[in-house]
Amino acid sequence: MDKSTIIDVAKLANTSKSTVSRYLNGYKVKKETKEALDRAIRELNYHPNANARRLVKNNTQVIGIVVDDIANIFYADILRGIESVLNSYGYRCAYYSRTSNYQGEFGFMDLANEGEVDGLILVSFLKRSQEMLDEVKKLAIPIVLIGDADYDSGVFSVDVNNELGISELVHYLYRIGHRNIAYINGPEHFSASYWRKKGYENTLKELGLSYKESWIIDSDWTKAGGHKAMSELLAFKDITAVVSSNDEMAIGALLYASELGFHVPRDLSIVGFDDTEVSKWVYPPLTTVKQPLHPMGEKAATGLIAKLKGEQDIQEQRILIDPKLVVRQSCRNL
Amino acid sequence: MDKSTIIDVAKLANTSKSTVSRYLNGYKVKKETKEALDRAIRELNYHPNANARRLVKNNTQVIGIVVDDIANIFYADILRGIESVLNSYGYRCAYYSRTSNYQGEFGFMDLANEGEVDGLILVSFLKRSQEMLDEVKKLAIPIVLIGDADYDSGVFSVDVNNELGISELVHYLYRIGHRNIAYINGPEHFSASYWRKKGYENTLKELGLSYKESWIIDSDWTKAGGHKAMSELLAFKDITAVVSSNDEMAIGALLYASELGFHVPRDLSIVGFDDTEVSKWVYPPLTTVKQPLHPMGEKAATGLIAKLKGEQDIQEQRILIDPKLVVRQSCRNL
DNA sequence: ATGAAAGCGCTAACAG
DNA sequence: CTGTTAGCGCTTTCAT
Repeated sequence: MDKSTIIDVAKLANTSKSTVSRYLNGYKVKKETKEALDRAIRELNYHPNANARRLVKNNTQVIGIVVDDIANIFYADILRGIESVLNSYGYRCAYYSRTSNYQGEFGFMDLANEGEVDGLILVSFLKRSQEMLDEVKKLAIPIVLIGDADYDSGVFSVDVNNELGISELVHYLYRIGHRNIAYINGPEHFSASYWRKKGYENTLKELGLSYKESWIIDSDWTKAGGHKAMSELLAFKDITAVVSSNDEMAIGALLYASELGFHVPRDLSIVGFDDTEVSKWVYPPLTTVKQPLHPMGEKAATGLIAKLKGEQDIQEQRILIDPKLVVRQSCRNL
Repeated sequence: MDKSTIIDVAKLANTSKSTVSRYLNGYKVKKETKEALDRAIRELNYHPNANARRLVKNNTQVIGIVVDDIANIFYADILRGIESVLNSYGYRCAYYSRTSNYQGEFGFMDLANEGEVDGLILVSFLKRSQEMLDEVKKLAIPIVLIGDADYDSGVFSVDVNNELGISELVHYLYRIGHRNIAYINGPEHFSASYWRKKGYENTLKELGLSYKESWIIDSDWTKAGGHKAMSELLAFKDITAVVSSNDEMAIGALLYASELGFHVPRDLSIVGFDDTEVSKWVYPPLTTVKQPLHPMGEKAATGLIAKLKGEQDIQEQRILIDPKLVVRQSCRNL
């Protein structure tokens, strides 16, 4: 049995395909035709062909969400934020994983140019090249970015205010008496690493604290990395607190300190960044900074909707959302 | 500037749209036409319209992967397994989240019926209703399932052998001298809960161990749940080991025991299931069972490819892959 | 190697 | 409220 079309339905219901089409799209038809149509549709097990409809309407009602690695979504709540607003406007979300895309950084371009989606949200926390940003501006459909465009990119983007987050952490440590504060840095190819480190350095200066290059350890976001970083930091006896630029490394650091018999926070204070789920389960529960993930997703989606509607006043702006300090028990009041 | 079509390209290159189409699809054209075509395509910034092509070719070269919740992917490596084989056959993957789908359990049906994808992989560890399974069999395109179809469903499905996994855990505990073994159960609406519990009960009987209803605590997969379950279990003084049906709850249990001053594994042995990343980072590192996630994804994708090719010998079978015991330090040799 | 023409399944004027 | 008609942008015979 071949798939049935709108014409088959029309014939069986003794009417024309225009009427079928109208009925399917919510227009009024005479009661008898409606009944005949319903019967025909059921009998033929008819389903409209999305590709034909998309061709003529020149839209799809689906938004593409491109993520770095579908199997490694750190910031899941961003996606929930996106879905919640996009769905409320009648759009569906289709997710695509960049890792799978042999074409590299530009692999999603086809999606945008070939009419597979009506709009695109690119979610990535890797640094974006200016070259790629330029390409984005040329695309045929509206696009917004989540994860910072380091530059004044001219593309609508939203991110957490990384610099502010670290700054609050350092201020907090300062308030409770810490003066010698070390830092564990994230990998260079992440935009967040740049801004968080900047937050650390600037806040130190602002507070008039001594600034030592050797107290900054470059690492890789992982527990293993934080573990190792801490082993280097423990050589410096005057350090009383460590700011880790994410929770994972903070936990690795915590673990290393414990293994060596140091008690956190008695002997050493440690803070992280992200407020991941585990951060409240480690011992001691980690003081950190909560990323506004859901709002980030919402803001991005809202911006995209505005573009889709062709609103003129939606500028290509860079939106930074403030994170929130979460005080738990990994710091000692000196 | 309107989007250019294949006709614009043809005109500019002084040829016909058939020739453009052929060229785009890899057929040979005269050298001069090729050059003219390349020039025209670049000049017009031409991109083929995927919807038009899909309409006439009646396929899309994309496979839909439907997951329960895109923002909560426990079993990420399954997706990597899927992508690796699907990509090698020239298919792209598009992911859809069922949570977002107000239409509930049947929300993905449109994808299958309206020609948006060529095939579907449904990834879910929730119990599936027979009703839904029946619907699946009627769909217009090939479908495979990941996560068990409890019944003899008549649909190609792959899952880990949950029963065997728990059985190996219990056997291991038995070998190192444990006789009084409690169990923390997962929530009822997950297929895995049923099979794992069955593995616990059957292995106990098989080994001639005493079986007590009160040593089985129903919980919810979460750390908090495991935490609470352990608080109930600690009332039974003769228990020497606890099998948790997943790692999360095992870690919650571990934490509770520690908080009460019990030392694991000296005072109590605990094992989990999954081999999640954290399980090797908790103290003590958790003995558990490793799910063959990547292979599960590969098997499912391979099955789908076979169906897509119309291979007759690909039966609608239920494939169960064996998990692997991972011994770490959360158990004491009695 | 190329062009003409038909058609994929649907929507949207237009005329009634 | 309904039918007729003309496309949407592309692929694919069938000729040449």
